[in-house]
Amino acid sequence: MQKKTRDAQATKAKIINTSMILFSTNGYDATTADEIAKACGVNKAMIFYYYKNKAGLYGAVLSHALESIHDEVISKDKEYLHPLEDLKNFITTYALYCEKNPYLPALLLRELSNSGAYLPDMMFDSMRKLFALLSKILKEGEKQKLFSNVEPMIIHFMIVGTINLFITTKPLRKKSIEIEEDLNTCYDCDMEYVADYIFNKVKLMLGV
Amino acid sequence: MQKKTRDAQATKAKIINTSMILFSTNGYDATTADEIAKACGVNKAMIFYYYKNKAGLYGAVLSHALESIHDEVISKDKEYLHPLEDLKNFITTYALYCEKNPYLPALLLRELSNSGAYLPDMMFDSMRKLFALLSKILKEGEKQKLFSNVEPMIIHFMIVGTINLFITTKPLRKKSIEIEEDLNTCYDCDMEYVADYIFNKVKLMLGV
Amino acid sequence: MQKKTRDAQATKAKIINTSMILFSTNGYDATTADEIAKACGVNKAMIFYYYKNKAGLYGAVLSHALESIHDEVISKDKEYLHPLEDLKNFITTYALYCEKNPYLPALLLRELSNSGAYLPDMMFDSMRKLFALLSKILKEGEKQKLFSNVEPMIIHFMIVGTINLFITTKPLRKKSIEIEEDLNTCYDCDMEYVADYIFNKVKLMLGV
Amino acid sequence: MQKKTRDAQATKAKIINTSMILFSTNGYDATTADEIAKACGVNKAMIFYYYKNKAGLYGAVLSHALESIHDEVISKDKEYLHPLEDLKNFITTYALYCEKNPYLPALLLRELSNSGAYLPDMMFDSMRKLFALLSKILKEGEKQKLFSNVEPMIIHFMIVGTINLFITTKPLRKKSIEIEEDLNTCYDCDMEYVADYIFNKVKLMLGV
DNA sequence: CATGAATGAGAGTTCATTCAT
DNA sequence: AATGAATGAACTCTCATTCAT
Repeated sequence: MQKKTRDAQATKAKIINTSMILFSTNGYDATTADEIAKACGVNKAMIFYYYKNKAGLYGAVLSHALESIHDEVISKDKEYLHPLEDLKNFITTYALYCEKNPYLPALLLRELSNSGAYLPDMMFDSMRKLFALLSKILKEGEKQKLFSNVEPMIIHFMIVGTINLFITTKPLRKKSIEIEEDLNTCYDCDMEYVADYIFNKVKLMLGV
Repeated sequence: MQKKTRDAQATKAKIINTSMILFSTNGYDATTADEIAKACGVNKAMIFYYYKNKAGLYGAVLSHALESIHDEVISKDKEYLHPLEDLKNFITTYALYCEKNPYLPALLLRELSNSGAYLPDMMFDSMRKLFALLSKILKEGEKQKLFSNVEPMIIHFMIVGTINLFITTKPLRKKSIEIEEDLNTCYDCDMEYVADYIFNKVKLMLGV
Repeated sequence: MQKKTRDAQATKAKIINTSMILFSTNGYDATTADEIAKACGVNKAMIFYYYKNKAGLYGAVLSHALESIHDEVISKDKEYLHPLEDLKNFITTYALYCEKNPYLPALLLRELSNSGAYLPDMMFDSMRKLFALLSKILKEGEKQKLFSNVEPMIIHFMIVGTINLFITTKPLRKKSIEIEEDLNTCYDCDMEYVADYIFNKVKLMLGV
Repeated sequence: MQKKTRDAQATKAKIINTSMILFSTNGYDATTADEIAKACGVNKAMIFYYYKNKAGLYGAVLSHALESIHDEVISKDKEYLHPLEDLKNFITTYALYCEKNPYLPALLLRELSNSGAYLPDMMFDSMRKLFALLSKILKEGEKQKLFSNVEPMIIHFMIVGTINLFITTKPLRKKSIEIEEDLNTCYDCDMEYVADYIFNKVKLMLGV
C-alpha cells in the first residue's frame, strides 16, 4: 500500500510515460487523473504536485514527445551531406521514429484537429522547428538547382501528413480489408517501404 | 421561449448543424449538451429526445458530414471521362468541399486520432467509399498505362492528408508567420492553387 | 401510428390496468409515464389528460384495486351466517383474491412501508373498511362467547400480513430452496391450503 | 465546512446511518444523494467515493441493517434453553429490535414489495438465516413433541409480518382512531404487550 | 514526498408535465 | 380525443483539484 518510492525523478518519468500513452490513446478529456494515477501506481495528488494541473501534465507530455522527435531528426540530419540525402534522412527518421512511438502521430493529429487549443508554446515551437528544418533542406536543394517548383508547406504536409495517417489508421485499415478483401489498404506494408515510397514520390514531385 | 418552432425537421437540423460546428471546433468531450442547446436555441432535452444521447448525436453528425462529402465527390466524379480528369476532379472537389465545410477535416482527423473509437459504422463506410473511389480511378489509370508504380493507400493519404492538414493548420500557420516572417507557410495560398499544386505533384508522382 | 381509438372508457381502462401492473412491479417512482404510455399503446399526454398527474393516476389505481377487493370480500361476507363462517370467508376470500391479483399485496406493502405517503384518502378508507369488517366479525364472536382474548388489530395483521408476505415473497422463496434444499419455504403450497392453515391457526388463537 | 473530519470510518458511518433513515422513510427513489449528503453534513461526492453509486449505498445500508438485527437475535437466542423459551426470545428480540430501529421493517417491506429487486445477496442471506433460526427452533419443538402441525414459513410470516405491520402502520393507526374512535387499532399498545400477545397466540397455534 | 479524504462545479440524462395542432 | 414536440427542474455521477496528515 505504501509505495514510498521517494524518488522524484522516477515518479515523474512514470507519470509522463504512462500519461503519454493514455492521452494519445484516449485523448485529453477522456483521460482522467485517477486513471493516470492508477496506471502508474502513483498517488493522484502527485500528478498535481509535480505538474500543477492536468493541462500542465499534458504540456509536459507533448514537450517531451516533440523534444525527442526533434532531437532525433535534427541529430540524424545535422551532417548536411546533400539535399537529397538530407531529405531522405528527414523522411526516414520521422517515419521510423513515429513507428517506434506511435502515440506521437495521434497526439499531433489531435492537437491539430484542435487548432492547437491546448498546444503549449513549446510544442508549437517544436513543430515549427521541424518544418523549418525541412524548409532549409528544400531551399538548399532549390539553390543547387536540384529541386524545382517547391512549395515547402505543402511538401511538408505531404510527408508528415501521410506518415501520420499511415500510423493512426492502422487499425481501421485492418478492419477495412476484413470487409472488402480486394481493397488494397497497404495493411502489411512495413514502415521502411512506406518511407522509401514517399521519398521516391517526393523526389519525382521535386523534379529530381 | 421565442420561436416555438414545433417543427421536428427544423429542430433536428438546427441541432445537427450547430453541434457539427461545436464538435469540430472543440472536440467531442469539450462540447457540452448545454452549450449545444443554447447555441441552437433549443431545449437541452430535445437533444436526447431526438438523438438518445450525446454519442448518438455525434454519430448523427459524423454520418451527416460524411454523407454529404461523399455525395458531392461521387456526383462530381460520376462521369468517368478519363483517369486524369477524374483524378483532378477528385482532388479539386474534395479540397473545395473541405474549404467550404472546414469542420469536416477537423472531425476526420479527430476521429482518426481516436482510431475510430466513436466512429460509427456509417462513417467508416463513407471513408472507405471515398478511398474506393480513388482506388478505382488509379486502377483505371494503371490499366490504361497512364499511371505507374501506384500504391493507392499512400496516394490517398498524400491527397487527403495534405488537404486536411492545410485546412486545420490555418490558424497555426498564421501564428507562425507572425513570429518568423521568412518562414513560408503558404498562409495566403488559396485552395484552388493548393488543389492544383497537389494535382500536378500527384501527376508527377504517378509518372504522367 | 394513429390509433385514434376515440373511446375514452377503453383508453382509461387500459391505462389503469397497465399501470397497476407496472406500479406494483416496479413501484411508484420507478414507473415512468413514458413506460405506461408505451405499455398500453396510448399517447403519453392522455395519462395527464385523464388523470391530471402521476399521483392522480396512482390514486386511481389504488382505489380501483381496493374497491374491487373490498367489494369482493364484503359481498361474500354479507350473509353473516356465523362468526366462524364469516371468519373463514374473510380469510379465504382475501387470500384467493390476492392470489388472482398478485399486484395488490405488493401495492399495499409498498404503501404501508411508505406510511401512506401517497396513499390517498379513498385508499385509506378502503383499508379501514376491511379492518372494520374483520373487527365486526370478531366482536360478534366475542359476544357469542365463541372467541376469547381478541386483539382485533393484531389478528388482522396476522391474517393480512401473512397472506401478503406469502404472495410477495414467492420469487424469493423459490430462490431460497434452490440454495438450501432442506429449508422448507412452503414454496409449492397452494393458496387454498395456506388460507385453510391460517384459518385453523386463527381458530386456535381465538380459543375455539 | 465546519467539521473537516478526515476520518473515513466516521464519515462512512454517518452516511450509512443517515441514509438508512432516509431510505426507510422515503424509499429508495425518493431519497436523493443531495438530501443524504446535506443530512449528514458530508460532501455529496463522498457517497460515490465510498459506495460507488446509489445502489451500492442502498446495498450497504440493507446489509448493515440486517447484519445487526441478525446478530442481535442470534446472540440473544444462542443459549438454546428450551424451544418455548427460544421461541419467546425470538419474538421478543425481533419485536424490540424493530421498535428501537423502526426503519428496518419499512426497509424490509419495501424490499419484499419489490421482490428483492435491489436486494443484494447479503441481505437475502440474512433474511434466510433469520428464517432458518426460527425453523430450527420449531423443528426442535416438534422433535420434543411440544409443537404440532407446524408450517414454519407461515408461522414465520405470522410473527415477522405482524410485527412489521404493527410498526409501519403506526401513523396510519393513529390517523384511523382520529376518524372513528370506536375502532380499536391498538394504537397505544406497547411493543412488549404486542410481543407477548403474539407469543401466546403462537403457542396456542402450535398446540402448546 | 506521499497519501487518502474531501470538495465544488458541472456534465449527461431523465422525467413529469404542458403546448400546439 | 389524441399526438408529438417542447420544457425545466431535478438527479446521479464524474472529475480536476485541494487539504490534512
